[in-house]
Amino acid sequence: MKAKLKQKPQQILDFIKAYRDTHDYPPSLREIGGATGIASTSHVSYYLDQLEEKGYIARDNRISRGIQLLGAAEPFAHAAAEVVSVPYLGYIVASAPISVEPLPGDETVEISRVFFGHDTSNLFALTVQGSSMIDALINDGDMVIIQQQERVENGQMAAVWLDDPGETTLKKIYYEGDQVRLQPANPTMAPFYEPAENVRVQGKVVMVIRQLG
Amino acid sequence: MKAKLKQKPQQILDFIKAYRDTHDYPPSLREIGGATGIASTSHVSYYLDQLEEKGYIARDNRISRGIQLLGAAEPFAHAAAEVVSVPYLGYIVASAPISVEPLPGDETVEISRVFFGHDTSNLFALTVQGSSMIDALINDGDMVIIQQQERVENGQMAAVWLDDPGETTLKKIYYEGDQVRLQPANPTMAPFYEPAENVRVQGKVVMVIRQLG
DNA sequence: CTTGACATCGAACAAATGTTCCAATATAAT
DNA sequence: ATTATATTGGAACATTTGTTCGATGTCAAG
Repeated sequence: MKAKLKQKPQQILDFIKAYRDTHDYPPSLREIGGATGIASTSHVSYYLDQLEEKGYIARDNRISRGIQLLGAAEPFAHAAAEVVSVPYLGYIVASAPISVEPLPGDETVEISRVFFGHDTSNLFALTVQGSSMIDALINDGDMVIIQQQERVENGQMAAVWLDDPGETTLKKIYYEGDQVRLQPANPTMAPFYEPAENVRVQGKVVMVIRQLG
Repeated sequence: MKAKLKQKPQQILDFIKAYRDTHDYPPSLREIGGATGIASTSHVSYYLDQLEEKGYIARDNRISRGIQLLGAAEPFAHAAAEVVSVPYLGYIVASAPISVEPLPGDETVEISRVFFGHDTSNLFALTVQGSSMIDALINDGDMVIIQQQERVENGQMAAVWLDDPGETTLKKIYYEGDQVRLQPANPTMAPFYEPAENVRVQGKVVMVIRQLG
């Protein structure tokens, strides 16, 4: 013998998980042994008991394949909590304000929670129509996730309605006195200024999703 | 005898589900029989074969408790089908080829399947570092989902490694004879040409995700 | 060097588990 | 009715599977 892996129990645990994922039922002692290089079933049993001691698994003694994975196991319980459902509300176009009436059909988009902070309320998804927001690095067909709010912090990308030209646009917002600086996301483009009362913030852009191919 | 439930198979299926929920592993033939009032194991086996015929379960013959629930069974199967787990592999930078070695820690990103077509294999997620891909409407910090493949169709956005300048870039690819036209996604920018042997396609860009705010 | 805890095998065994074959009834089809 | 098909039992049997017990080999602490 030369293997002295102190991580044997871990290896066994991993194998049980993998086996369960593919087979839908737990492995037998001999299968575990075969996969982890353990020749004796008693030896496997020995490790299994340890794993049970430490709370990783539960053994239903006396019956075959009576192994339950505990705690850190279940894959889906995890994933379910990791996803946010965002209602999809149709299009955002330069020529009209955003409409926040839900579409008939109750469409939603699932997005990994890792992308968001704590606040996942008032989110909605829109598809950008037209390439008028290319200066925000956003193109026709892109999907934007917006958090509805009427005031954003300096430097945040927002969906705003400009009364004067009468259009919706996506820009970084900086309040500077009674003026608002609208800064394109594309750093090669120059900002411009609008009187504050002309700028109606529709919401904060929290994500842009572009599908290709 | 009085029970004439034609729904025996259904009953058995239900029991298997319930048993799996509580025990985490499938029941034995005798347990099924006991719970559903079937006296003979061969009889249970008989029904199990039927259920397999109809695609409700899969049997791993010869081994104990070798029953898998299929299709309409699994409660999570649904949720799982709606989300694709994409492994996250770190950064994509202009100055180096993409590395596809998984990160230690096995991080993944969950993305709604509605965004993808049928083929969700060979996907991986990368974070863009630097603003050198701004002409592809992709900025520093954006996440790109790439499908690994060495050949893309004309017009598709791909991650390519250019031997000559020695850099990774994201461009729309058009094969034109022994030349490749590399077209920036930003329609205001001009394309350029490279000899085909200088262009190494790393994968197809299927999605871009930008987090803001 | 000895000792003891830990790791590892092996073989014998009993229990559990699925299969096969045969028989007896129902049920439906003709 | 009669025959064919589906339903249900039973018991014998071969495997699979987990357990028990004894025997080594390792390696660090005393």
